[in-house]
Amino acid sequence: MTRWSIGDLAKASGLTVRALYHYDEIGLVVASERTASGHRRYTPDDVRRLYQVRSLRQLGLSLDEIRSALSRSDSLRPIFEAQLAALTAQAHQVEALRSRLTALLDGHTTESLLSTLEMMSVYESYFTADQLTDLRSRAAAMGPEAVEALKASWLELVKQLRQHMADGTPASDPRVVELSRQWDALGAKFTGDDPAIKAAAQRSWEENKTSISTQIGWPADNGLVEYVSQARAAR
Amino acid sequence: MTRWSIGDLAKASGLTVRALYHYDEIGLVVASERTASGHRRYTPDDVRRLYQVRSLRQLGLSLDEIRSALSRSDSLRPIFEAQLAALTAQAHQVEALRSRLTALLDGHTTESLLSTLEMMSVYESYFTADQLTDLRSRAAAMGPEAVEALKASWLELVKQLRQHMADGTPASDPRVVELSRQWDALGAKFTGDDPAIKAAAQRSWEENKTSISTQIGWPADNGLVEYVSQARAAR
DNA sequence: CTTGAACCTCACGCCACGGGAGGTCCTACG
DNA sequence: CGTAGGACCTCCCGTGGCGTGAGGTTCAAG
Repeated sequence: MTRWSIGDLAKASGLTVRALYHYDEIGLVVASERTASGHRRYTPDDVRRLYQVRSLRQLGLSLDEIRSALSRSDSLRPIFEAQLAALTAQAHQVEALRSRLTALLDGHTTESLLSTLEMMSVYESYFTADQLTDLRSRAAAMGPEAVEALKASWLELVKQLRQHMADGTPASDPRVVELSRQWDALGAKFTGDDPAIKAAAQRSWEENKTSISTQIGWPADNGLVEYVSQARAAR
Repeated sequence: MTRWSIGDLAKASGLTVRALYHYDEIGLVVASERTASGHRRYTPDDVRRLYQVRSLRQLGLSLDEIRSALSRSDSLRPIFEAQLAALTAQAHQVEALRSRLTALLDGHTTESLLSTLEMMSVYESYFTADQLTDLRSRAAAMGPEAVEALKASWLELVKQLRQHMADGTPASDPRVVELSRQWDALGAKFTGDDPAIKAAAQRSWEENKTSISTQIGWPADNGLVEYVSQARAAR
């Protein structure tokens, strides 16, 4: 038995018959021979190629990448390096999401979860409108992790401010004033230290406050923004 | 302007017009109103919902998950927790792939990259044939990270053995014998300490050696397996 | 009134297959 | 030698979250 049927090969390799059909269709692993009636016969070379493909798939490469990797063996190393870079980037993204979710779950009540998210989302939009490119490049310069760290700090701030609001702490209270200072400091990190950009962001914020946030009638968080404004005024 | 056109909303939210069409199509964010000619008019409530959707998307939730999350706000927390668990699992997978790729790039020549992978792939198949379920459960018990650690150790072993072969070190050399011992120890970790399973795995290995690996005529690694066999005999 | 931008619907493409329909072929058993 | 049932064949639709046209209508500014 020097030729393999598709079913036997599927069992031996742990792949499905359907996957082998697919590899055949796209020309990645083609059965070199057929029986008179059209059944696939895989030669030892075909089997070898399948195992190569399988091993590369386990590294997370796409079928197209595998195809070009197998076409010239000297392209393996750059492809691996690219894949490693992609995986590293993905690891950072996943870690960023994880930290955000952890911060959310850890610090916020069930009721405030959605409105907190919504507020962050709208707040982010204030800047993506006009200075979008500027902020994107700034975010790129800081690195995604730093951006996520900022967002996590922000979540913490919102949590504490909400707590003070719920407790009825006046906005002029030193603790609240301190939090409002941190709020502005965070905003400054987003907008950078350049006063011109800061002013533009502030203008953007004020304009949009009357366009978006009042339009959608923020239920609880409109109050929060007001609260921070009052605390800021108390400085 | 208390109603938003789709283009303005796209600009404000940073999403594309096509994405908004899609959300409308699947009923996730529907424009509550239309002009006489059929142009979408988004009400403030629609806008609010869009920002909620966008914020949940940024956490990596699927549109279906978002739909159910928004249908009952009390389902947010369990969904977040599930997402956190999924992200944690994904982080482990990515990390496992990264460590494998790093081990490969770090220790192997361009020529040996593919054959090393192929060998691992075939070797793995020896066990997935008959004792597949047994090994899968064992792998599950060890956890994916432990499995990846084993594979990384294996890569290191192969690297050193290949080096000795290239240097012409005889298989009876104590260093090579030691490596062969580690090779078997690694195999034992794969197959477990149960002698019965070990024997079965050994049989499987021997049988398949004559079926698969000789069939596909391993170019360089056939020699490596031989080399290890000789070193094992020298013990 | 005209033009160009914005908007509409319809529909195919992506990626790596899963799953099913409907038919042919192989193999072991009686 | 017949037959049953498993293995195999091709064709085609579905997945998720839109991107990217095609081809037509409508809006807003000049």
